[in-house]
Amino acid sequence: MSKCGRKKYIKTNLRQMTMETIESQQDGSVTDSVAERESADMQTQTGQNSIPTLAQVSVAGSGTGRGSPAVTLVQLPSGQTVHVQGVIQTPQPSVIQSPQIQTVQVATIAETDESADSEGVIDSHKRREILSRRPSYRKILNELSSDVPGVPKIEEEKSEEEGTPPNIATMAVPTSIYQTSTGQYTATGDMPTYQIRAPTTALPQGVVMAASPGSLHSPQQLAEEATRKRELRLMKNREAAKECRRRKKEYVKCLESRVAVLEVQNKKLIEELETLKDICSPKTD
DNA sequence: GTGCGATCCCGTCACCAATG
DNA sequence: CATTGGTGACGGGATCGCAC
Repeated sequence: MSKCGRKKYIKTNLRQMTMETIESQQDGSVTDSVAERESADMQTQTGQNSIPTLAQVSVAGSGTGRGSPAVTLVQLPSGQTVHVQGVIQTPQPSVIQSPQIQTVQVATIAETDESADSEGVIDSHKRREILSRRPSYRKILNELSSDVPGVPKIEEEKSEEEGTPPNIATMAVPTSIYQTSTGQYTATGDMPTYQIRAPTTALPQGVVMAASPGSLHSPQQLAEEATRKRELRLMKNREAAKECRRRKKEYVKCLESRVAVLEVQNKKLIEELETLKDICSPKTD
């Protein structure tokens, strides 16, 4: 199978597999899912073949270098549920070491929906919507930040690059957010990148300066124009992918920071509870 | 030193939603 | 409706740590 054909095949089956996994979890049956048909392949590609559970998402788990179709609901203390998507990688697993991950309740979609069996059809549609198209990291992070003061907000445009977000500095995980191997995204901020990178790409200068489309007549000119458009599209997508990955990293770091903060809060509350218990309980000699 | 697995990073493709 | 931006997924190269 060709590369593209194979990708399409896997991707199509992957969505189906995810849905089947969820639905089979819900009714407790093990269906003849695509997971079986593709499991060998997907395991070699991703190292995982199912929706991540608590251990994987709550930063205690170890992700692989490759992605998995992770769609997981995270219930905030405020009661709102946000869905965590994509690969949850933990570059610094040692940061979160406490086994007490009690405040952040993470469950699979199926588990979350357990209490709403009566709305099965509607929920199924909702889940399919969630799986078919999930909000961007920016949106998710902004949802988080709107509920939780401690979570920094990813702003709409370049201002998000202005140095280390102030809220991050107060968190327990003071890691560098903008680290990349190339140093392209530093604390000094960056511009819309295809403006920066244009002179350095492989795009031939002569092609860049090609005549306007209205004056193209010969097949050679048309081909050059098509090539130029393709190069431009690739360049933009390249930069978009970089930006997307940077946001994803930031998003994951924010989640990790949030977990760390909540763990501290949780520990304090437990200690407080124990103290109150000691005070209230009668002494038995 | 070498082989190997794990992980990271990048470019690209495909797809979808938003937008003009 | 065509274009554009965002993102999941894939493949491949680079790097790292470890066992031998």
